Amino acid sequence: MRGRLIAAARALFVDRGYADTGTPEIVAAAGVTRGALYHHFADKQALFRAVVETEAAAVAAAIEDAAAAGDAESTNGGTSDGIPAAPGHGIRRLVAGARAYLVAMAVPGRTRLLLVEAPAVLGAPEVRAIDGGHAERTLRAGLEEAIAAGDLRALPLPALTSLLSALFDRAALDAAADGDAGEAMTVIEALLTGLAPPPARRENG
Amino acid sequence: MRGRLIAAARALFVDRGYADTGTPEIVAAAGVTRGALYHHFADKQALFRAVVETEAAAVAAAIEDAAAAGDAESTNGGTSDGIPAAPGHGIRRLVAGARAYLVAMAVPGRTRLLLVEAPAVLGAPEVRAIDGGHAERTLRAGLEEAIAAGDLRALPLPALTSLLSALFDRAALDAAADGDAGEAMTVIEALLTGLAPPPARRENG
DNA sequence: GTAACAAACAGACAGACTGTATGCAAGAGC
DNA sequence: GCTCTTGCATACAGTCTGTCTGTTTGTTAC
Repeated sequence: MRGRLIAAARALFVDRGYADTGTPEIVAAAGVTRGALYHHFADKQALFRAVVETEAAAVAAAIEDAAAAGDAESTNGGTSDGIPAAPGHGIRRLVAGARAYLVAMAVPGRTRLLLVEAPAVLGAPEVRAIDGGHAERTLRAGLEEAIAAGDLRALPLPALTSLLSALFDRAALDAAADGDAGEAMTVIEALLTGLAPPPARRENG
Repeated sequence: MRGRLIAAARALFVDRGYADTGTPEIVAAAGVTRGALYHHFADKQALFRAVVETEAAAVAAAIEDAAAAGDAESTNGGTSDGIPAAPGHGIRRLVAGARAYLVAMAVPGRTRLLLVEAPAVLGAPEVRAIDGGHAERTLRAGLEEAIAAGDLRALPLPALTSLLSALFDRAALDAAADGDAGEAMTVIEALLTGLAPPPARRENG
């Protein structure tokens, strides 16, 4: 029952957005009455939060699966050119993580729910809390590791994490709109490899 | 009168968001009745759009002013270290543009209106249309120029523009939350300078 | 077996808000 | 002086949200 309400609400929120979806519409789609909705959820926002939680959990699961699979066959990163040496291992892992994120976010409606509606309806802090900081922690850990390994220039970690996560979010949004994440991945790879530390301290430019 | 409504609405939209601000509240703050509101604006969304248009115009004006001032005294970019040579001129201009954007977006409430509420209420395409594509065109022109001058690696321009603009938006959001854009600018500079083309084609890694 | 109780749901209700339609006053044009 | 338009105030209808009350079902105690 809760599940049916969440599924019906998800479809409508994706289609028309939170504000333009009324509870009568949701319960009609789920085949119940408003009484049932307000029995299971405190209010309309709580229902939306449940939808977002479900969606965020699905993203986290997909990314962990991809990470596990990636670790298993880490010989071939999947980069278009097979050159294994150029970027550091840490950066290669970051690029793979970005790719996994884009794949996970390619599920229809996911970008609208998680990246457009949720921050506006619940506020960015609560959205982060729902995710349990999972995405942010994962990215930050990857960055920290890469910096420690000398693959990445030392930069303020909070700002770097936030800005790169915004980068990935926009890439997911663009991919959802264009139906293609190829160019976005090209740019992401270039940006990340560009963050490698300069080969040596050069006196004059 | 239109102006008073827009000003009152701006304050309330910034404080409580679009959805949680009723038209009765807005007209009470402006000292008029709802009749006046619906005489000047088709609906609540149209009022919000007017607020966003005003705000976007202010941002565009601030950036153009900064660009003019920057061109005038282009000898000192304002970077913390005075070294003028290292990054190409195109990249220096991009960094200066990013800084100007962050300064312009530092006006209280501006990030919430333009970066949080507007995309959710009006949709990202309409927000771009309101701006007249100004921000996007400016950034894209700067990137194109830098690439043409050989200061920047050749990358797919649409994706690069979109991702970098997301980067700047998040930086503005973080700066509004933290009250400090220093770390964000450090990361932005590192990312942009990292996009410089590799010094020479190296045969073996 | 039944009586008490809790949980899941259905329906009715009050309050609030949005958008529209109508009414009224003041100035412009002739 | 009359009309017509513009600017605004008021009244109204429709819809939504959240709450409250009632009904049904299942479970536990005796």
